[in-house]
Amino acid sequence: MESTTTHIVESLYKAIVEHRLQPGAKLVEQKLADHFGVSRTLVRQALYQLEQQRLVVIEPARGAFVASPSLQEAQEVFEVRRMVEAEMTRMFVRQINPPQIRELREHLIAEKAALANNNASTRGDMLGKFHILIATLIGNDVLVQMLRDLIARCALITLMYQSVQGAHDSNQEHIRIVGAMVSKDENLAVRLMEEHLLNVVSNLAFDRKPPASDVATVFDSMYASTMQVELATVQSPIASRQ
Amino acid sequence: MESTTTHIVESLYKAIVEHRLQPGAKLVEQKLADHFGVSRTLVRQALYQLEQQRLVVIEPARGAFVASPSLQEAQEVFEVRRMVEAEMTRMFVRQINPPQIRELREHLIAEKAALANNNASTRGDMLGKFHILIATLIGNDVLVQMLRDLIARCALITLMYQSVQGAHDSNQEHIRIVGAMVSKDENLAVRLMEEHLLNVVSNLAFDRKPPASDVATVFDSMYASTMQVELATVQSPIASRQ
DNA sequence: GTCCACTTGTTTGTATACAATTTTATACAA
DNA sequence: TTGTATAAAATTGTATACAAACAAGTGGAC
Repeated sequence: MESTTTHIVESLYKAIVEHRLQPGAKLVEQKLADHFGVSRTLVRQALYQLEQQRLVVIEPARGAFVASPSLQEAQEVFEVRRMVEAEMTRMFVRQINPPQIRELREHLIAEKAALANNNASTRGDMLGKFHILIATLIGNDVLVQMLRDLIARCALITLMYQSVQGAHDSNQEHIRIVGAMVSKDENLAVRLMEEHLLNVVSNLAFDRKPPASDVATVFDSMYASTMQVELATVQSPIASRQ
Repeated sequence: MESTTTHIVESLYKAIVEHRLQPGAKLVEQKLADHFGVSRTLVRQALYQLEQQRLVVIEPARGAFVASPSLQEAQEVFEVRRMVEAEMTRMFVRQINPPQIRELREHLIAEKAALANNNASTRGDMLGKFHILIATLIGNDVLVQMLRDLIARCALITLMYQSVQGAHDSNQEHIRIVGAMVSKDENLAVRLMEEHLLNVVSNLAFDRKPPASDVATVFDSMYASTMQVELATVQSPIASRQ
């Protein structure tokens, strides 16, 4: 059973990660309250929680905004991911078994299928899930949760869309990583994973323009039409792969 | 400038980490509100935030409680710490410089001094700060924050007090780790750090029943007299080290 | 004495009211 | 035009009110 606040948190979380709400967008409490059909009280609780997750920044007396991480922070997040995932990969290879291999391969197929999808966030979501899947297979819930949080922040960082080429490369790299895992080549798998994440970071320096702030269709209803996006604070450095 | 909610979060955070509020303790909103001199609204926001940090568990319609992590979760947290800190150590050794060495040594001295302190949470706090210091010296804020969160959960896990012996051992291990770092022996430093964290986990197997503590007894306020302190039920002190 | 229904007091869940602050709009002078 | 002062509107910060859910106690019935 989930509380109403939890539902609001999850809705906003999803909207932010999927870039339906862009970095810097102001989140006006009353408008969100109207959209969800609740009072501001619950919306505020949700916003405070999202601030903890670093997806939202609250400026006292000014309001809540979708976080727009600096390039510096972006690099730090990926650096931490590299650290965590290198060890995760090492640990995983040491305990890999046939059912897990099957699951990984199934994922790779689904991932490749998703490449055809026009929707960039669908592609990015699928690529992120590869990493979470490994954590899940290890069976450490704390690790899963931590990685999920880190990857959510990455999604915010790699705003706009995954270039088709970038997504394709990531998929190829995932395939190679799984190959090394299956052959239980621990050091190779770790190295490939680290390179994979470094590749993402190296793409962070590129300056890619955020798209027109077409605000329509953020949420379905009337809220979308009145949504504000603070263009001034929208950042441009963009990554394209995970 | 910090908001009132933030202040409440930090007060509760501190009380939990320092074991003035024990795992399982119920956090009654009105009592907290009275203590902080605010309305329940702000207390609720704070509790929701602490739930995100896994220091508090909220059961719908029943209330908020200080989290009491299972042994399973405890082991998972330490496992993640081992993963993160192994890589952190490796990275640190590769970039270590004289001013950093000085800071580490200063910390070790302060740590040893804290061993004499009767207060267990002061000792534990100091030991935890060693790990956070390394992250700080690396200069990755995301890493610092993540480690801080993990260590906070560890403090909850290693409840009650750091046995003097355990604290002493940890200090000795810290000294050896710094030694390896200074001599730039990357692999040795990493190995010592991993062993150090494994030593902590190995001490976790003890089963104990924490007494429920009460908000009123924890913060000094006026209710203190009406509440009974449950010092009578002393739980088996477990050796906890970081 | 044990069990159940029922009542009563306590605590949580949510909405609303109002004060404090910021943002926007307007007017006017340099 | 640019800038500044001021008034009006919008938005956030906090407290309070009330309904809903829970917990604890009471009094039979067996």
